[in-house]
Amino acid sequence: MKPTDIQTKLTEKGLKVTPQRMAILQAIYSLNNHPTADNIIDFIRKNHPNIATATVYKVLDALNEKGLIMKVKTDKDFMRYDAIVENHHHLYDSTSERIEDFNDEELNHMLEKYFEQKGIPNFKIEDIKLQIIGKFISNP
Amino acid sequence: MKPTDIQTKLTEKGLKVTPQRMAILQAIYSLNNHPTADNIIDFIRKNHPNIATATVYKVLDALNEKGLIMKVKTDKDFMRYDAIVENHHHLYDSTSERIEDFNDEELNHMLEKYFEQKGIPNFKIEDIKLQIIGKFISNP
DNA sequence: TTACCTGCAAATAGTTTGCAACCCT
DNA sequence: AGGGTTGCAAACTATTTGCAGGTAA
Repeated sequence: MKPTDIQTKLTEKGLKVTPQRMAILQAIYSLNNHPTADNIIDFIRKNHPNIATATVYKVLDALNEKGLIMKVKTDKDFMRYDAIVENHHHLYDSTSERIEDFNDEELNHMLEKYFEQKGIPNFKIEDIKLQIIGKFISNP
Repeated sequence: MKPTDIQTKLTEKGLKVTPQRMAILQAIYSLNNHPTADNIIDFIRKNHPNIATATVYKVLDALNEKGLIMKVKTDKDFMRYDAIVENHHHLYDSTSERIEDFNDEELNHMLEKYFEQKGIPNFKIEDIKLQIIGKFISNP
């Protein structure tokens, strides 16, 4: 992701372009596996040692609010952040902290059709997210 | 749920039967909508004013560990507890704190068949949970 | 200019821990 | 009797808040 692209994204959402916001957004694009706030802070401080913890949280909230990133809640006690904001599912490793995004249009379509037909009594569905728990298998 | 049934459940899991544990388990069965630790503490203190907060958390952990209850993580900052331990999905109200259990064998079967056939590369599925977000509609 | 941002330090709040006393089995 | 449990207070920790000074537009 180029700096100019990040600038554009911020501007489009009506957020002022600051070095902190640039660095944080760049960090989330660079780090994989859904970084925690701590991961992001560590990453940024390498090149930007004076950034305050509270600033990172404030920026993350702002970015989340504007839909530039997504918060992902885990079973552990911290948020993780995802640069992919399109609706998608998650694969959770049952033995490690690894999380991967999972997209499957066919699945979405199947679920949509299923609930369209069957519905849920007294409930209007807005969104369906799958948490798929299992084990990642390293290929040989 | 009768006290003797609760006793049996505790004993079966190798947990000593104490008044605190009885009260906590009874509270979770009585309270609906997936109570928080706080909800449980308030409920119990009516008849059991001296129970310590830490005890409640310790008991909840023990019950969760033994599979008598289930922890449910929400987007907000606290755990909620569920007396239903069988695998099931959750309906989340997008505007309130309401959560309901959702069971659908046909759906489970459809998902099982779908992934059995399609699979996910480098991933062995162990469990699938749906978070269905939307709005509860009060019937007229 | 000025409304929005940042940094710092202190606060928050749900949950956990250490340990002595207690009490089920 | 004795090991699991409880109660209390203090600790923990991720995240938030208040506010003074800074900075992007």
